[in-house]
Amino acid sequence: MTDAYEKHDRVLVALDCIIFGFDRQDLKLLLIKRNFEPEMGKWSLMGGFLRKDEGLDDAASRILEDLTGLKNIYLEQLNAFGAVGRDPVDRTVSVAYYALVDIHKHDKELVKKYDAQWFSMDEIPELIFDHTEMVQSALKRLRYKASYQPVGFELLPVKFTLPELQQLYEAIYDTTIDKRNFRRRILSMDILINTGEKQKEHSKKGAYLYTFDEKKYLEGVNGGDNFKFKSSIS
Amino acid sequence: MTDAYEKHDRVLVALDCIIFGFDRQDLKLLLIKRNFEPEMGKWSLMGGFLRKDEGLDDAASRILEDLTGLKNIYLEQLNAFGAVGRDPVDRTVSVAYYALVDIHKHDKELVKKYDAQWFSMDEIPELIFDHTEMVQSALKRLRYKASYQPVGFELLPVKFTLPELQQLYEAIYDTTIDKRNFRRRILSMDILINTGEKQKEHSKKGAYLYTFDEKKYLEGVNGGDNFKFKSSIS
DNA sequence: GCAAAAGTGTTACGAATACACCCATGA
DNA sequence: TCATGGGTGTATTCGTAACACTTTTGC
Repeated sequence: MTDAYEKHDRVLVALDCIIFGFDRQDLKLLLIKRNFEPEMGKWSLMGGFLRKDEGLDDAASRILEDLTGLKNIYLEQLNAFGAVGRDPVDRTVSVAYYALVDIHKHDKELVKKYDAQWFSMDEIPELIFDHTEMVQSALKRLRYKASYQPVGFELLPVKFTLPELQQLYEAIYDTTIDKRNFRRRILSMDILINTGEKQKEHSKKGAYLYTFDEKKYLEGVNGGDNFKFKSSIS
Repeated sequence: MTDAYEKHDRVLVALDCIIFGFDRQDLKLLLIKRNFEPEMGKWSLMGGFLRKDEGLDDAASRILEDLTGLKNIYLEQLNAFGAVGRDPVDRTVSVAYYALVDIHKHDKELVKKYDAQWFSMDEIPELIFDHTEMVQSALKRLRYKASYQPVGFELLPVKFTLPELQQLYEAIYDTTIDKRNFRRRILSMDILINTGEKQKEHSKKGAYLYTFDEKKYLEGVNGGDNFKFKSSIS
């Protein structure tokens, strides 16, 4: 430990983004078709390399923006992946981030340029390197996050119906939820505002459009981080 | 993205270990006194640099062993820390790991060699760089982990009493727990075996010594990772 | 016999689940 | 008028939290 820093190995640090979206039906992932070797033509997460003069979070934002054209997106670090052979070309450590985006807002030209495509979670193709593991980890984290914080704000358009919000949660957890219980729980959180308008595209009766009460929503997001000792130790 | 890898920046990847121990009273952290610049003489987490030919987890184990002499210790990655100026000497990305060790088992010679010392959580000194942030993050993670998995096995000696185990949880959560509720919950997990022996050092009546039922303990550790949608969204 | 820590059960409250019918409307 | 999806309430179960006294034994 008395070595000068100069003696130590330097490695490439990559960033990979697991980009989640929701099309009012399925939870989806944005993947790109790799246009360079190795593994050219295979599907991959959007990634890039860390530059010396930028922080990890900044680099992840940059890479996300490169593909989607979107700024100020919800982005959270997952983990570093650093097995020796994970990238066959060179020793790289990859830091994975997951992003929640409104699927309708991304820049379709950029996505085309990268040969990118949205995939439903149950149709994810084989991915390069350890990207499948990263996706699994991201889904787990998203489920965890959604279990103690509201997540709709990032994934839904400004106005949405309760059946749509329920569909989002059902997609995240790949399950079905009782309508009455869902509505009671969501509404009791007191973060939704009924706009009074109705969405009539999907039903004859029409469903009320809601928006998030941004202030209360953020309180919910910022709190809820304290774990107590409870018997859910299991 | 069509660049050859060669064009990209290479950076130092460091590893820092947040080492938790428990002395039957307080939750403690093992820190070293830095014997090189910058910040020589200040307290720091045990750290080191990633070598090209080893994985991240391996590097963290190596660094942990360097300080404690211990192998096969519970070690889990927290996060990568990568703000630009976090190490004033050079651009480094640090991957933080936290470890749970039996405080009585470490190699005291090694610890002396590194000028290391155990600190109670409420007496942690000022740390270099972003190490304080890493410690906070580790404590949060430990609390989270302990909320859905048993953690005593890694932090306690083979035989321990229920009051000691309770003291451990109270230390982790910095709170008090009702004795009757605690015992009921822990015992209902069905992972403890009463050895029949009594510990008489701390009381006249004596408390039963328990051991973990390793098989059932590991089932508990490996499960409990599925998050459901519940109203704890808050 | 008394101080000190170990050990033991019951009640009450709140959250989660299960469950079935009416409503509004366009075709 | 009927098919479709939207909207609503109640009863039960289960987990969590609150709470006080008895037991053992070394001094």
